[in-house]
Amino acid sequence: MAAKNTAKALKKAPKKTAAKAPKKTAAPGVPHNAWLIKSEPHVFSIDDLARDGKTAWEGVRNYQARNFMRDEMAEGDLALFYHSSSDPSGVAGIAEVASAAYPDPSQFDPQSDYFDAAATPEEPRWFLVDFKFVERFPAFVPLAALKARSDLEGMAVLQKGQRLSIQTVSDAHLKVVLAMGKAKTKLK
DNA sequence: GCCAACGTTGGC
DNA sequence: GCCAACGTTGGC
Repeated sequence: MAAKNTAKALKKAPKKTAAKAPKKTAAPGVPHNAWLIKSEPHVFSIDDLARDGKTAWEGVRNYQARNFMRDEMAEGDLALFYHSSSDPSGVAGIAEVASAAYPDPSQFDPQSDYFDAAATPEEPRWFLVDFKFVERFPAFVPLAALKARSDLEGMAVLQKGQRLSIQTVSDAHLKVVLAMGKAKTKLK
């Protein structure tokens, strides 16, 4: 299984106190049903997802991103598939949440870059969902094109210093990006 | 390759 | 519990 995130595995077992209570990042009661997921295309691209059909989104080692997958994603949610650290970076297509959240198996694998010595099957630390391929955009949407749109103002991926590998996307912004990519996918 | 931004670690 | 040091992300 290809790793989706290039963050190095935790080198040491973090102290127990390092596992802080998850902070709520979304407004309570407001469902987020659209997402943006980042992947470096040389590691795992939209074409890799097209080839595999479905994949486990392994290797996320950020609590906020984990919480999105564990607590807020639902099967059927759409996600913009974003190619990061690329030339150019931008949105390459659409994926869909294809499972409930479950423990990321790579955290238990000492051979994996994503091994976490502090995680146990009884007390997993990292969760993931499966994503399935929906479509590759007929027109790749570069970051610069997103930035040029006033109707995408406030979109998380455009915020300075935004590094989170999983982000929420409003329906309005999703609609705009789908149109920019000439997507066949329509909002339900 | 640079470096700003940010999350995590660990000394105190 | 503070906060400096460190490591990573990711655009440029």
